[in-house]
Amino acid sequence: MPELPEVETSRRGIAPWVEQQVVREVIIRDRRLRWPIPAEIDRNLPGQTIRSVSRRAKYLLFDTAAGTAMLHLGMSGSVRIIHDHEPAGKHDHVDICLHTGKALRFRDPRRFGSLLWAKTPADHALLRDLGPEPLSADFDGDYLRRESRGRRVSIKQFIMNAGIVVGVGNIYASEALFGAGIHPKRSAGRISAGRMNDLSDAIKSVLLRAIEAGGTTLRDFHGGDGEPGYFERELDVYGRNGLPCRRCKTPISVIVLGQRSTFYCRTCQR
DNA sequence: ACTGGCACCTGGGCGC
DNA sequence: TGCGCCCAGGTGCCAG
Repeated sequence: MPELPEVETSRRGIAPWVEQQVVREVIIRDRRLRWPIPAEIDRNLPGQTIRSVSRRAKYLLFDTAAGTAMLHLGMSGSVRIIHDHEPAGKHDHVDICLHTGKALRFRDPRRFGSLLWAKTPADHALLRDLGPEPLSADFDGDYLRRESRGRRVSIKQFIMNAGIVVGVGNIYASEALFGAGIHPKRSAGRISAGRMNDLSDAIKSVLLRAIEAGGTTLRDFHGGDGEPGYFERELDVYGRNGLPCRRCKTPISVIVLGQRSTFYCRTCQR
């Protein structure tokens, strides 16, 4: 479920409770995530100080002197801070208990998430080949133009490809393309440099606005403090099929692209 | 090297 | 109330 803004909101929510704190115990109730939780997690984490909670793409990285725990929320994962010994629900798979008497609890009904261990996360196979962060300076229209040369995939699938740019999921792909006035099915390689500038600006803008709003909530995302986000009120096209375009009143269309629902305005996007 | 399609898993909402 | 069906925000891996 969570896209980049939700992951970043979670990071900001939990960091004050977790950073510089010592791990007392790791409780793993179910190792069966996308990949089984490796024994290094419960072997290495206890006794370690969590020096920082950072984010790369949609991974939360818990840095310690022994190595880094990498947590991905998948489609339905969430983290929150609890008091020790709060009763665990059916899908509360992991608690990272701290010396403070608080714990970081990971819940993931669909179990598409993952919790892995890496000595040097930047070299990890899952992180190594990722594209730039969308909010960084090296992500811009020139970069998109360069990378898209000769590519025939739809622009929507192109910007959702983590090897090109990370953190653009299904919701914000539709939103950013609306912002840039680009039809989601247009071939990536056939978009002008100027429109690629518009697109990189639109991606940055929609992600920043969502982070400021505390992340979109469609179903069960909760911020680190347990408060739901509220960006869904500001969505222009996602989930609005048949409703009037906010710009021109044309009913919003929905198509399927790469097995994902894709929303756009057939008048505003070309 | 790209591309499209499938898979993993559970739960919620809907129509009957 | 229950059942079957469809849908869901991610992403690694496979064959062509």
